Amino acid sequence: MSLAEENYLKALHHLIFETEGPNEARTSELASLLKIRPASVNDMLKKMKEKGLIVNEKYGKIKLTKSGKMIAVNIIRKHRLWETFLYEKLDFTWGEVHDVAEQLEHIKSSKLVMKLDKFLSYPRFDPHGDPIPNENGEIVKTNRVLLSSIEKGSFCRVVGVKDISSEFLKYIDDLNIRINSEIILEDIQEFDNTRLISINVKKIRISKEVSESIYVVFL
Amino acid sequence: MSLAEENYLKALHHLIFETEGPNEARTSELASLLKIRPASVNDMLKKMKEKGLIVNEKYGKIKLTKSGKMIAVNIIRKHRLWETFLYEKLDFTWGEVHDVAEQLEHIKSSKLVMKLDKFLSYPRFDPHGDPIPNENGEIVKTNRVLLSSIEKGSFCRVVGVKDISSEFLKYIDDLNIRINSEIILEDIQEFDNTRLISINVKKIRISKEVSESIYVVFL
DNA sequence: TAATAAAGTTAGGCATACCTAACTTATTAA
DNA sequence: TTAATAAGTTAGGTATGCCTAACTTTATTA
Repeated sequence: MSLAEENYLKALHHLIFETEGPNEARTSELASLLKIRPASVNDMLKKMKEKGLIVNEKYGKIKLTKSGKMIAVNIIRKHRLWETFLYEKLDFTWGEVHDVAEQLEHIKSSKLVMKLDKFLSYPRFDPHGDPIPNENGEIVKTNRVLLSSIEKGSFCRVVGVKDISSEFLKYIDDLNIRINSEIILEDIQEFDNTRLISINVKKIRISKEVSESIYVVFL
Repeated sequence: MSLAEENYLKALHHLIFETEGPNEARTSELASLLKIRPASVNDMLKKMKEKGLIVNEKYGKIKLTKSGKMIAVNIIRKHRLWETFLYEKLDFTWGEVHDVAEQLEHIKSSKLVMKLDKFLSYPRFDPHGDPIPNENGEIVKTNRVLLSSIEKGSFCRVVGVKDISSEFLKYIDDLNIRINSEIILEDIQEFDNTRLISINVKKIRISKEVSESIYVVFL
């Protein structure tokens, strides 16, 4: 399995299973996600089809086969374990972990994954609140919802973020919004959809956009 | 810097600085170390020459430039830090660390190296007893010698091995020879050059070959 | 010192994973 | 329902990093 193929599989998994909307991927979506040209995607899809990693019909949508999905989930598992390691053990910040984990996820050693998992005490979520697939590729379903979707008066806890860009993470970190922060939604301003929230006794106002990128669970 | 180039630099550093004999490398040595054909080595040397990483004259020996050496030493530093991590934190055995570190050494993140070094409490030697270059690329000189070179009656401590193949490491592990084992050289058999050594109160006999692959310091 | 062997180089090829440009199919809007 | 636009495909090309085969230079030794 080449590095390029692994990145295609991960991108496909993201498009198919981790986004709202139709559970399928298309050439152009893949091209824009991987920042390459659709023609290049085509080349690779042909090879991956021959290897039995994907299924697609000419001009049609792209699906992962069982074996393709397994490999994709395994890479996601490694990515999230490494993120956890960087955050928990090496004191990386929320925003710094992603790019390095992007490299570490391609290290090939099943023993390493096993030992790392143990060393981290079998974590179930990464620092962004995303679930870590288990050894069999199973991903726990969470009941998390977007902060933007909850009603006035709700009491909830931050469990993750949707946007993992380091700018966004730095921004909410500056607002003192962290994993496990407890929040009361005090008010929603109808005019511009800003939210007034209580966090650590203080009240702050956040934009609709921020509330749409933070996952919470009800308390 | 590509993965292939990094491996060439590391191999060159090994041939030039980590072996006895002339401090130079030749096309065929590099080819056999990297398990590729001399013709391929030639292609790459041409590119590395243009990048200012090496110096060599047609049909002549190969040298590293200052910049080439710096990069090589940095890769060695990463390799040995990762080996230490795998051994100390993830409970890998002596023999298992090398192959995985061979992959991890190519991860690009200076912050990661810094943090890993700190996490490991700034180790000065890896699990095989090889010195870990510091941030400035300086490698401490040790006064270690081969077990084969010491005289009858000497009292010494194992500080490293010369052969890091997993078979050899497993073999001496089975003989209870470990890092920090203390040894008295009781006798050298003139007929076949086997050594009788005391280790952990017990006396065992080891071959000339084994004694030539173990580093010790005098006590 | 001349013949032989070993080491190094050059030329031409191949697979991977990208690219552009031209073309085909599918979708949408007039 | 056809014309325009968007999406997808094909053909041919490039850089990287390997290869084999043929050739040249250097080293060995008879």
